[in-house]
Amino acid sequence: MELASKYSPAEIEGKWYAYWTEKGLFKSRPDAREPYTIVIPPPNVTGVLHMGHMLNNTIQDILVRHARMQGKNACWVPGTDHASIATEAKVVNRLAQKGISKTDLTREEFLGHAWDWTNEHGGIILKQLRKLGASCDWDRTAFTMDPERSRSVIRVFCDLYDKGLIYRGVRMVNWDPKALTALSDEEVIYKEQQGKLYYLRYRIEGENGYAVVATTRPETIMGDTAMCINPNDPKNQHLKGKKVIVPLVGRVIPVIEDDYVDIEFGTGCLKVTPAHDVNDYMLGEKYNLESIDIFNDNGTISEAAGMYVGMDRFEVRRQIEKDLEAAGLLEKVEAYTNKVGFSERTDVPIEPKLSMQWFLKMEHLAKPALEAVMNDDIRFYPSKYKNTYRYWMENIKDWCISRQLWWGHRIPAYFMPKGGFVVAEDIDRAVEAARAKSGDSTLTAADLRQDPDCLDTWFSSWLWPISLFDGICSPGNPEIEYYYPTCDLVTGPDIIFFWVARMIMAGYEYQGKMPFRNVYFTGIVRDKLGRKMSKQLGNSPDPLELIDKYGADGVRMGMMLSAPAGNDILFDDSLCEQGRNFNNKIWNAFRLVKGWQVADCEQPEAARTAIEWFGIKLGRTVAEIDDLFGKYRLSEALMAVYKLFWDEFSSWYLEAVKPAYGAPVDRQTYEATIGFFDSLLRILHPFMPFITEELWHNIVPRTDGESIMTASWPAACPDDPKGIADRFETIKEIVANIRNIRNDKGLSPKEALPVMVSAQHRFDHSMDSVARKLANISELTDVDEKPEIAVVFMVGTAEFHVPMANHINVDQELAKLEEALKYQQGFLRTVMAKLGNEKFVNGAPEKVVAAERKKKQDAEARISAICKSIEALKK
RNA sequence: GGGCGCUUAGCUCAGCUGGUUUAGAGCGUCUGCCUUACAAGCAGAGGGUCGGGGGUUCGAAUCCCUCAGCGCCCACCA
Repeated sequence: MELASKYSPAEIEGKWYAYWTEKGLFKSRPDAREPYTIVIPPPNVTGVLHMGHMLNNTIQDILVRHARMQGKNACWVPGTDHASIATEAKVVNRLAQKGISKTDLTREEFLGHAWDWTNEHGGIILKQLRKLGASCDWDRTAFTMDPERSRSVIRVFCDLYDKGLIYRGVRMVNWDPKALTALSDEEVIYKEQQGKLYYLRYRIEGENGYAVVATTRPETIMGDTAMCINPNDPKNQHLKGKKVIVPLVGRVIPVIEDDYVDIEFGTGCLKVTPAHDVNDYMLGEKYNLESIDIFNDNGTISEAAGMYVGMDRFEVRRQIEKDLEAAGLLEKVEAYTNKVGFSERTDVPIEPKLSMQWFLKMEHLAKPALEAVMNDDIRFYPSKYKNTYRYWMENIKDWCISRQLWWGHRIPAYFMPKGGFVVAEDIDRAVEAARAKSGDSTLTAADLRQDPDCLDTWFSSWLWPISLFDGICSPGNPEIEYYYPTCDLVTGPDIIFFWVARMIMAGYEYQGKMPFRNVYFTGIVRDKLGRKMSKQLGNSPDPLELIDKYGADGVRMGMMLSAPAGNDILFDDSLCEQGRNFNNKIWNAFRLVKGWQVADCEQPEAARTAIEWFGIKLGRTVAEIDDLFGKYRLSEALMAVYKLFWDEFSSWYLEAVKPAYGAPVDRQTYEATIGFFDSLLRILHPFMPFITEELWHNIVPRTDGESIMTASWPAACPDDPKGIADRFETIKEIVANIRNIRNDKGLSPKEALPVMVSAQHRFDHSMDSVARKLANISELTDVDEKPEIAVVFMVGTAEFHVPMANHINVDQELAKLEEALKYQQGFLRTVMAKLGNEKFVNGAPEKVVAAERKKKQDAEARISAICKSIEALKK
């Protein structure tokens, strides 16, 4: 078969992906082998593939393919997340485009639209992953809201409720006025804002004076129910026991005292609005203050405020500033920078709001989860995230798990007609429980009203490693027993609290075991200028276009080349280009070998030597790669493979064994080379699955269903008892020197050169044969006593002469030698300085001193050789 | 306000339980080559004294202190 000189991935990739799936090669069932499990971080069901997914899934696929070749039963479970708030927002937007408002619809109608959307877009991202080569067991594809996962979520909710860990109550929560739902603390992003600090005058009741309060939120004065001072504040002693009048509002409120108030800030007077600030809420609780909720859910002013009703919160801020000014109640306004919480999803400022929500107590869950990471039962790569994790876990707060959304798992709580509620897995059980609780045996399902709220998305994803194997509803089943705990989790550090920490908690709570042994935190993919990729900037390449342009293997390599764990990666197309070029290199090396004529002729010594050397090099590199895999240093592992293939195999090995043009290659060399190629393809396969499968099938015909995917990972062998690797390195150095001389003198590589070597160099015939071939040396002889005019170079302590009277420029050669001499002398000085230091000789380990002595000897030998050459040239 | 991390060739990064010739890799750069596997290539070359300063040590990119810059995480200063 004739192969084109350029590798074209498109067709090949489609062909092999179809083959892999048709032959069921990604499938996994429990068996006697060691399991290797990865659960995918489920992407948003309606999302499209972005560069972050590309990085993340490339890494997972590399790990899975590597494990599979090591003979493990590899199982990579794919799936998607319903992403409650994000998806609901998308559906709302889509309906808005059609002129439909969510409030126009019933819950059922709205969910109908949401499912339509899900069914329409749900498969897209998973299809895109196939283009990347992802070897997921697609039969296992799950969705966080499919029946099995839903059952798990509801059962866990009920269980936690029964255990007393879930409670319902009115608390200060983060309210998103755009999405109209409560959020967890983790969904709030604090951003620095240029704002103003308003100094408001609160008239003191029965006096003429004012107490001045500094606030960033003057629009909340309608909710003020106290003013607070620090009892130890000398400035404000006169306010103790007084009452003040809220400006514009006219309400009389007490001055309370609490050392929470910072004397240094503003005037030392704090307005207290228990309904709209977490600290004020705390003060309100403590001093039993009234709480006036002045906002509607959408951020407009409510009836309760009594003024500005219906206006937007930010509009009111502007208006109130004017009104205060007009009333002479605004002392001053200063520019002020503070941090404001924004909704992670809708990017609008969060409103702290008192509301009835469901919460999960976390302290009990956190304990084993913290220990597991701190004592390395679960390992984090890179380990620096242990700190982040620990701090969060040690300061964990209750998790607000209810959302005022429709798209998600509905809370299984049912309210009874005469008050109170029951929590039950389904309506029948709810009826039963309600009858028992109320004592009313006539209650029916129709009497019960289910809580309208949904659960936070993460309340389903935290069960993912368990629910994928149905470990919640069918505990101890063969799947969960076999695949759990999973092995590696690959995800971004941005969801360490959202997801990673909570999965660990759920793991211990529901399986009594860690959910995964290792967590590989990827970096964030940025553009080459270091900017985060975003739609607004338009700096994110389309992954599918990249694959079209460079091939999936090329893009995978591009992703991996600069992706050390935990470090952000600065992505640039040129990295994929490097990947593509590497594919082409592999392709062409293969073309070369397959193009050889094989004959039963004698094996050249150079080929025999090169084979022996490369065998050792290969075994050692596999050992190195294994070590790097163990440390999750995948980009370094890839670089090791890259250099092995390109530098060692292509540039040295193949050049050393390559027959002259038109000449055949002997069978032994051919077979050894093919064997090496086979091994190289295996090592490359986790990184570049497509091209390796293609070439592997071209090496020899394979049986139907056979795949490099399930071929064995080459054995590591770090041993080199004969020191062959080092000897070969010496040869490389000699060859490079001679090539360099050719370059300098403008000599053709075709012109064979005689080379002479000083007596110290012990001939190593097998190695010399390689040097002769690669440097095109006509004869390699001992140097004469009186060397002719020659270019001189040194390798180690041996001196080489390449006689070339015609080309030589004595002055130039002398200058070069002088420079070399200077370097060696300088080097010798540093060595001598150490050896001349008694403290060094006495203090340093014997080994180190001996090494320095050796350096001294070598340097002296080299200096003397250089001097001799200089003299010879001068003659 | 706390905590963590980073600063090594033009770029991206290794090295950092102190001592493998006066620091490595990939890419880029420069020079010469269309040498019949590959110009998506081949052969070579140049390039940093390891952010600044101080200290410990016989010896520091590697340990300590300090200054500067950058990044991330957490936090209720209105």
